Amino acid sequence: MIQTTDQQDVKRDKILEAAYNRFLHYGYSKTTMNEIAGDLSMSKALLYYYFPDKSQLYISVMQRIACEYLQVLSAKANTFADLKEAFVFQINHQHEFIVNNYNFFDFFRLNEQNLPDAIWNIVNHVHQAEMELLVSAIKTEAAKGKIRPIDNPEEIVGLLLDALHGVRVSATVSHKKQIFPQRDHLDEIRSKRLLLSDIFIKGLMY
Amino acid sequence: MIQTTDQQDVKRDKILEAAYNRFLHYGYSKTTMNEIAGDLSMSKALLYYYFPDKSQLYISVMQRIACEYLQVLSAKANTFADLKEAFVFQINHQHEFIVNNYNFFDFFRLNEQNLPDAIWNIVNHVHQAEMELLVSAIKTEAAKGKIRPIDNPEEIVGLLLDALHGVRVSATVSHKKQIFPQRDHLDEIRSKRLLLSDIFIKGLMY
DNA sequence: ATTTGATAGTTTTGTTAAAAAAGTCAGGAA
DNA sequence: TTCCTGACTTTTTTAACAAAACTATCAAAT
Repeated sequence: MIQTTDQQDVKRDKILEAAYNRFLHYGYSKTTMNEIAGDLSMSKALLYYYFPDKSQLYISVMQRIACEYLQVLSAKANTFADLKEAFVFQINHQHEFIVNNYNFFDFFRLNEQNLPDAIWNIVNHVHQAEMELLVSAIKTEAAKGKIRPIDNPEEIVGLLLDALHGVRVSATVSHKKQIFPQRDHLDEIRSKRLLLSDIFIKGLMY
Repeated sequence: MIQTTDQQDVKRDKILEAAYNRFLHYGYSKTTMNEIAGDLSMSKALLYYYFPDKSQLYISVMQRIACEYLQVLSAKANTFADLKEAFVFQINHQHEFIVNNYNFFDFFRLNEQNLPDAIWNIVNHVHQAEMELLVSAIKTEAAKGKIRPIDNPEEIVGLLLDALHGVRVSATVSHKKQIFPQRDHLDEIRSKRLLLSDIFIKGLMY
């Protein structure tokens, strides 16, 4: 008899959700497989029945939330009145995503040097989707004649995303820069980014 | 009798130079006080006669090269034909500085989290000098009517510097991002920054 | 096909001793 | 008195290793 994959998937999902909550609250390294299993009142061994190992479990959770992120992205694609609206959306969407999952990403801070390829694939995938969204918005704007024609939209969008990425808080007094932005500062960063994208857009006009 | 401070300063300078060379070639942690003393054919104890400790020695070297950096900066101030020239100068000057002293800054990579206050003071000082240079250039350009009036030039320049700071190499394939830019990539970063400043300037126009 | 207790294997953590480097000092030379 | 050194002490790094914590496996039960 063919297995009832539905049942299996339901349990898989439950595991993913429990794992997500643990990772979100305590971070990757402070979460043990025993604890996740405990939350679900199941044995640790069962986790290994559904997932090959801990990092794969993390990656699967990551894929899930990245997938949701991408869905919102593609739902919004090509619905923008103008370029600015697209940039604002991108900045806000990403901002919200990072704020909501802040602790989840401690895995990144931990392994900053060499993240697994699977993680990079997800990151690249998301990055590319954002690129496409904005490139499309730029092309539309150029077609409308509201900005000057751009022969390499990908490069331009990549440049903006890099630039936005560099916007950090530099509190005038305490200049103790951390690699990762502090939670408190995320809102300040967001408004700076909005300002930057504003200037950037003007810079693309005639 | 009043001491011949000249003599003292000469020796102090020799120490600074020897230390600089060691730090530059081998980095802070792989340089020992014995080695620096050895290079100068003097005893290690003498180093401690001139400098209270190793980190102070490093900081003093840092101050020296920062001072040279600042001198070039102030020599160039207000000599620019237009805003673009100022931005290009800032980008190139900083680029050259980082390329030339790349290994020297491994101290930064090492202690990334909590650098001594004295280091931050230098960094802030340099940063402020760059800000002033560019703010002045912006004001001049605005006075000439070539860009629209800016009521908060400091904020705008800070934003650009942050944005430039964020421009990193994202090689399409191998996305192994390092915290610190690779040497090989510095030139690519430089040209991206020039492009960004170009767009940015246009974004400040009417 | 699922599930688990028991267990094997691996990584992290903590301890300690040796080695290396930082830092000090009494005293000598200029 | 200023400059300098060899010998010394203190602190930090390194290496080795045992204990603990955790990941991962597996035979057996449901």
